[in-house]
Amino acid sequence: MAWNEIYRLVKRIPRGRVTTYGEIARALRVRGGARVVGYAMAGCPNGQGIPWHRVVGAGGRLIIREPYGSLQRRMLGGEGVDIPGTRINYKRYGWSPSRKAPTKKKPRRH
DNA sequence: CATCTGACGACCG
DNA sequence: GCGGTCGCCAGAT
Repeated sequence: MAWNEIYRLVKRIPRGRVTTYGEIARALRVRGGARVVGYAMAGCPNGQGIPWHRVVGAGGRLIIREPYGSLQRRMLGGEGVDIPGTRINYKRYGWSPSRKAPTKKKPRRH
């Protein structure tokens, strides 16, 4: 499991929606689960258009600490995501990958 | 090699 | 709903 796959999936998150570390871990079958996904996000390169702020904890909880925590809030708010407290309405803004990471392989045409 | 830590998550009291 | 514990794995020391 390369972190590249994780970043690629994160890039597919629609604007104004969010997903969780766990969802990503399950969709990509990441060994180590959500923890490693979070680890990957923590080291995600900047300036590559990776919407890391759209990745939240299970149930839509905001878990990133300062200084990125407030930044994430601001970014999501700018996309129209309402954040009452320390939590996002995941039922409303949640987005499920529901598909594995786009493989570079040629699509098998049967 | 031993330990600790962390942008997680499920459980439990 | 909140805080503590444990399992998980990759890096750092």
